[in-house]
Amino acid sequence: MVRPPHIRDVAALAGVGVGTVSRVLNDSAGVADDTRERVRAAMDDLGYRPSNAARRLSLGRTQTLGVIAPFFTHPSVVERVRGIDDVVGDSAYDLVLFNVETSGQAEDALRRFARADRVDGVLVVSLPLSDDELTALQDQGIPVALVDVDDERLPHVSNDDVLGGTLAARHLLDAGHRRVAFVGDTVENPFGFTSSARRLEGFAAAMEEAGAPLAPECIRRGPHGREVAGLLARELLDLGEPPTAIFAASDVQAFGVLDAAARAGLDVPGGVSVIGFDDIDLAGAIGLTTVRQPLRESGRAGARLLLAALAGDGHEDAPALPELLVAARRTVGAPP
Amino acid sequence: MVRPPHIRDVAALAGVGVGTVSRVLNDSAGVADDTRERVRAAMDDLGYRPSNAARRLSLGRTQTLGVIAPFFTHPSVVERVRGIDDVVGDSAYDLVLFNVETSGQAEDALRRFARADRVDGVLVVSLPLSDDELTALQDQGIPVALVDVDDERLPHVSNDDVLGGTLAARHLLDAGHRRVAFVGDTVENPFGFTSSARRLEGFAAAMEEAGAPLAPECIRRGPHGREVAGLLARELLDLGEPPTAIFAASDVQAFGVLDAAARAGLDVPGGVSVIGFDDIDLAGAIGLTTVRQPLRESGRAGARLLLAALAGDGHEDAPALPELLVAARRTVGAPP
DNA sequence: CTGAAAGCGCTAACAC
DNA sequence: GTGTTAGCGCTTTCAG
Repeated sequence: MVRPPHIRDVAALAGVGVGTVSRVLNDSAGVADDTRERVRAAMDDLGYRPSNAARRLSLGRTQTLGVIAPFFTHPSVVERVRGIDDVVGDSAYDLVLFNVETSGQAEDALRRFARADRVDGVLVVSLPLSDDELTALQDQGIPVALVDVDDERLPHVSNDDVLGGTLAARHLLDAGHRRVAFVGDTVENPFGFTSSARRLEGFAAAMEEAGAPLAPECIRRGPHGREVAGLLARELLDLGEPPTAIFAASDVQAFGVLDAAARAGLDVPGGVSVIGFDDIDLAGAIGLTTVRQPLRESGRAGARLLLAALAGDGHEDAPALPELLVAARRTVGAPP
Repeated sequence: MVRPPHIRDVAALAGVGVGTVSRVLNDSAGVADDTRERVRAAMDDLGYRPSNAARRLSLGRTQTLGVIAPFFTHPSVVERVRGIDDVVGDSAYDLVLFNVETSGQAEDALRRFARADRVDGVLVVSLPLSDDELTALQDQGIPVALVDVDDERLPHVSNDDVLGGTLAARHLLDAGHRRVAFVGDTVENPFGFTSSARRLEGFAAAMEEAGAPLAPECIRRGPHGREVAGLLARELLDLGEPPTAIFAASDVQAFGVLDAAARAGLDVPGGVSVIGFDDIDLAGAIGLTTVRQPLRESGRAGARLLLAALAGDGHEDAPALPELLVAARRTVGAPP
């Protein structure tokens, strides 16, 4: 709890100037080996740790990266952030998190970054950006990378969600389903399309192509979450002609659908089939059939993209991710 | 991407000195109302945002709080952090996250905080601290609060895990079980007891008291995780005289146990009963019987504790949390 | 009530 | 090679 040693204390003890100490600190060339040693020794003696507040001010860099994402409602996002942490953890950057559950709050978070000396770069995960938000970011000139956001204007990594939807449709079709339904997220952002919307797109197109187009009443959307998805599924199940299979835009929503089925006294997959999307850890635990996407790897890729931008390595292309596939487990069977 | 306006630009435009602008910025008293207005107008005009790097240096405060926790392997921790975010989000502090999966890494994270100007305070979640780590923290004089860590030496909020274990035992006993088993975490830290250990303590004591002491071979521990728990459960199920019920120290581990039971062809609760701990969101989704603890609220409480310490509000006592109770669902039944 | 000036602790350009 | 010094942008005495 004593006053921490400063650079000039080190300089004094080592009998050099602060400039030299700074050079040692930053591994700059042009310091004699023995001087360097002497300075190092002095730092150790004093237990010296540079103040990064001062360093920030003087460098104009913060050594921290901001992550804007809906952490708490989306386990898949946690997994993506885990990937981000994998690569950022090895760098010199800290991660500051801004939790955001709606696009509106995202603007707020973006504003907190309004000043470039708050973070050196921003990672936006699973949040479609409005044009305003996007231009605001660009105006600030702060490097950004998007994860699970399909926006061509910025470096981004995203899956082919349309394909994912197609895969889900094919899997259901193969099992013999013709009347299927979709449970996904509300389209809350007119500017960017959510992954949920793209999954529906591929799903609907594939069903249509197979001559079994999705009925309008079989498309249900609501705020992301297990409970809501359960409610939506219940509506579906209560239909005069209920679907024989339901595609949920995320595993969390699939869990809600499963719950609704159980409450409705329907066996899965005997009474109704269910397929999810993401393949989060718990999906395997309960045998949910789902479209697997490389969550953690997407975070890694996004982080690398941002780090590359920060290092000025030119515009690195979005790296290829492992491809999507259906993890067939126990919740899809033949129609009743 | 233009150079952001500085305090002196504002001062110039408003026709005042930088000192006055600073005063307006900080809502300090002693500025004439009209001057204040004029300065405000100038700030708006310029779209001025103070540099917090500079502010930090000059204030000696960082306005950020560090959170050290095993985020990615423990959904329960995510929920606690959510509580932290609830209260910190409303304050002026940012949250910087340090993911840590083992006690060893915790020391590392702590070291990153070695200098007080990195964060103003630290929240440690679900990680027992060694004496070294603890004294290191104290030496730095940086305020700390612990969540789900039972260490009397620091402000902390924790549940009565011993009681939780007791509740689990009683629930199983009430259902008629006499030969029960435990699956929990490795004791990796000889200095602090993990919640897992305390849960076992209460569990074992209650069983013993009921005249049905836990057999040594019925206590299995391993690194936290679903997979490992599944393996441990498998061992249990393969015992000559397998337990009729298993208490998992966390829901994640309970999922592993459930999985192992399914693989062993055992019905739950027909073939074996399972009870977990935490009551994370997904527990309800799959009907897991578990000991519910107030996760999110514990995070909130911890954050409040830290904020109070930061505000110098003296030593606030750990707030009372909602009590533990068994959420009885579908995984506990009579012994086979 | 307000302006001027001295730091906060470090980096980097510039001399020696 | 190494010391000196001028900032980085703000806060906060200290005068006036």
